[in-house]
Amino acid sequence: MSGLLCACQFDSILNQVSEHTKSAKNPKMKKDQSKISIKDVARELGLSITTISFIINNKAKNRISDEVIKKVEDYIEKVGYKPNASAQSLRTGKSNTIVFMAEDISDPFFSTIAKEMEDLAFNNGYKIIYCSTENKKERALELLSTFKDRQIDAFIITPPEDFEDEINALIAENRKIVLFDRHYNDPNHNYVVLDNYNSCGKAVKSLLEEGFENIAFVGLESNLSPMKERLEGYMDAVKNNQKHPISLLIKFDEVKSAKGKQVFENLLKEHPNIDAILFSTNSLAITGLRVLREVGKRLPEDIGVITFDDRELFELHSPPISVVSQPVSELAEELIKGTLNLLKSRSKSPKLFQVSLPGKLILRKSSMLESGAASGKTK
Amino acid sequence: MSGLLCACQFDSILNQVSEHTKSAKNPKMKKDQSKISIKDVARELGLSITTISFIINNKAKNRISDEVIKKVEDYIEKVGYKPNASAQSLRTGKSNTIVFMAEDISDPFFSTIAKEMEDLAFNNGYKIIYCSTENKKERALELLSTFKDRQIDAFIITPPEDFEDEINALIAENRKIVLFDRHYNDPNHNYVVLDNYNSCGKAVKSLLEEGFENIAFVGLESNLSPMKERLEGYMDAVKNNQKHPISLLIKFDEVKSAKGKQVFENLLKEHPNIDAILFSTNSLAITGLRVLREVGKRLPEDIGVITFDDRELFELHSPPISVVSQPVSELAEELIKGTLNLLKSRSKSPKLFQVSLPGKLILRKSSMLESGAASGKTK
DNA sequence: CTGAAAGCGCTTACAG
DNA sequence: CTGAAAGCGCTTACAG
Repeated sequence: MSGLLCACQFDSILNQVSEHTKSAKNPKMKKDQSKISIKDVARELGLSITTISFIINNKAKNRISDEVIKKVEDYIEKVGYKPNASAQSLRTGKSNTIVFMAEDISDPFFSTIAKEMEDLAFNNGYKIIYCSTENKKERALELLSTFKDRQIDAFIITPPEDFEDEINALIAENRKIVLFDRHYNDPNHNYVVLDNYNSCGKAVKSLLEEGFENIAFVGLESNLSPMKERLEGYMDAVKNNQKHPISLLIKFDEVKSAKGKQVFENLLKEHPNIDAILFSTNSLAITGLRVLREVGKRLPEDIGVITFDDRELFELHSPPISVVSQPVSELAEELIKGTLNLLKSRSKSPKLFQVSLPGKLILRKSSMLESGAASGKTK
Repeated sequence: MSGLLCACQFDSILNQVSEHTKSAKNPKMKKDQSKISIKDVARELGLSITTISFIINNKAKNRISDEVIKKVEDYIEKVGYKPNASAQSLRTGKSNTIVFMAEDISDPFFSTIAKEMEDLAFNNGYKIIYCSTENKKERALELLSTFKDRQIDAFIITPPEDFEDEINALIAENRKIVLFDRHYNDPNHNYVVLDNYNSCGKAVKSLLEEGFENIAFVGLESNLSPMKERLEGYMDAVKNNQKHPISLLIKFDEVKSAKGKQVFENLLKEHPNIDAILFSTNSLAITGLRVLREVGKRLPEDIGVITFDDRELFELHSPPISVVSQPVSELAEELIKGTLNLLKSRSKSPKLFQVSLPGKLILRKSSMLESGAASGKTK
């Protein structure tokens, strides 16, 4: 079934949905018997809904007698009453919902972050809605526009390229915005990112210490801050050690294509002296490893390898691949902690936060020439 | 920072959140000037909100003059008015939101499904909220309880073990429920699953055709339907070919532990005649591949291997690992299509659907003894 | 062809 | 210590 065909089918389904469900509605909006409202609780206990509301919202202290509080709490517990979230949201303008716009929620890096954030947010009474921009500006705008009218309390955004103006517009609208993974070096933004520059420096330094001499960098052709910072970190580290930088930047769309493999092969041919490679993303590394296998290069004897982001794949590879691992749990914690702080702030311009966490270099066989070196050691 | 400590910190943050944001509220609930409501649109155009509402909801035909419709639509477009979703939700009892309770949203299988569903749902005006049960009943119950009061239109659930009663209770409450990945063979449930039984049969048959004789099965000790069906599929296929089944079932918690490796090693020792293994999940396979590497077994010469679920890891492994791949896109499509159909149905007991899709056997070197066989061929 | 009005389930300033 | 009432922004039966 083609994507296009499929979209049409769904469209037609949706149209039917609207009509049928609505015509099926009970004309008088009579209350669904199974659902119990604050009014029901009040009537049942002979109290006003005001009293019930105060108790639900923990505003009963010094207002309502302990006896009444106890009675109400017990009754609510017994009948399993839960306030209607839409009504609360309509009334207060809050929804206890945070939107996380990831680049791609099916990418293990983002899905792991998402899972950890979900846990932390949930324990604090917040829900998270995820979505994927696929690094496309239009897609991101579309998503923003649908979420804007949903009383979303805060947005955690992994912005696509050329999105700075949109971020500033959101901030101007008084939205609570936290950037993740990439940023614009703007002191008026909140963000949580990896220290890409120094992480790359560490990786280069480790390769040099192992005795590699001609370290190449394979990166993504992109304006996103991590891509630029990783390249800079590599460049400066190499130059500071009186080596010559060799870098190859591949277009995002070509990484997994034949073209991507092609340009990488060319790099190896044109620079036969390369004896180590630092891959800037894990998908670049996967393409690279494929090519290295095809052309018969042995790791690490012929070529040493370090890549970004740890994945099971790299540990199980023959030989295991060294990585710069991102501190996923810490990133998720900082994101949620920062976002909740933003939400708690009463001022129109809350304290900003900018967090940059160090990457962890995990050395495995692919970058270790010394035969005596222990596997899996960490710097 | 320990998980516990962290939870406490967050709790205290939350308390502050509630108090501050609320005391900061504008006492009169004066309208936020930046937000425009249906009333504003009506006033501005000299029309009633009724008229505006009909136009927004495409109920204007044969009611409102084309001229007025055009005027309203243009104005709405111009000022970027969007109806308040909470108010609509409160009024209609619908939220255009579907909850997807996965086992673990950071697992690539679930996150890929999630991404595809998100796309399809989004194109139909629905949002998806994801969450992870971690296969724990209490966790799943907790999640259900928080979502129950949020006007969620439908639940797509990957139920943990021993969850049948809860599912039936939800159905009794008239909730729209679709099971995914696992089911209870109950004709009153909606579900979308893999045809685990026949997928295993196909894998066994392929191994036999390649000349393997003593095929072992390594599975999870679990009551979840896929685990049971995969074991049965293996058992029947082996017996039908006059072979002896050898199966090892490992506890979920032990798969990634030393214990898991231990019991797998014992299996190899106790049955030195095993010449092929079918792994029932990819995490079992990963543990298995580690052990096979450690004990120096060559694939496929010493041991042939097929596992469930395709991952980049398996393709890049040396040698590449054969897999039973789940049709992720089709599963996501069936889930959303079925759920939307449920949502459109006006009857209290809509037509049920039970979908079981075939797995795709992708043969790679790990299960191919014939040297002439092409790599990556599909059955 | 169009509008006034009730009501969805809450929160909260105000009155007592 | 407690309650009556307004109002959040919509939808829709009903009246004209």
